[in-house]
Amino acid sequence: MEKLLSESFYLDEQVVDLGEALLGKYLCTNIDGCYTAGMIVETEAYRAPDDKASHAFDNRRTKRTEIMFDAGGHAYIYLCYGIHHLFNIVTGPEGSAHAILIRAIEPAEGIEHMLHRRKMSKINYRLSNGPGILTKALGLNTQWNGESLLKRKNIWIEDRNLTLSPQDIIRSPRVGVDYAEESASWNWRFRIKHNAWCSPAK
DNA sequence: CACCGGATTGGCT
DNA sequence: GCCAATCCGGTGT
Repeated sequence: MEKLLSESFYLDEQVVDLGEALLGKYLCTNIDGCYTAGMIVETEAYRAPDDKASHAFDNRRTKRTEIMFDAGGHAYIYLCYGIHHLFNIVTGPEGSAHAILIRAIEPAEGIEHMLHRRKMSKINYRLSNGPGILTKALGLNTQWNGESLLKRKNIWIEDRNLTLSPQDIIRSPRVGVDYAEESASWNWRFRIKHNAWCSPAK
């Protein structure tokens, strides 16, 4: 059974717990007439206002971070290094700026569309094992920033009744946030143990 | 309005 | 393993 995640799931204030809870869920898109889906195998939590790695640290409200202050269940997509589009899930009630970065997915459906978008001919881990390339495989870019995830329209998340136990999850520091001082050491990166589709970063 | 640097990737040495 | 690619957000003048 594929159950669409409802708003109550995203409104949870505990973004770090949600980062773990999203492992094993399915990120689905229907973009340009192409249906694609993959299992979330790696995430990172970002929590304003105390997290120095968050774009919304100290509750900075700018044009870019505004969507993070909206209610949970929206997409936050931004351009990184001028090249890559990174997809986040906004969580928490309106006014709190929490988000979860999706860092890797295991392809499940619409693999032919993913291969085409990535200009690849055969499926392997490079199809979607990083935050900047899974968005390309799924057709996501900044055009979809702010999109609601609460309907099976363009972007949504499904619970397919996969249950993970705590020992199935690896917790470690987040990637690429060395500048974030004490926040850099927090174990807010989550991966499914033994899953071959996780990102290569340390 | 100029400058700095980034929640990354892939190609080349 | 190193490093260029490529652009814009955030900050300070």
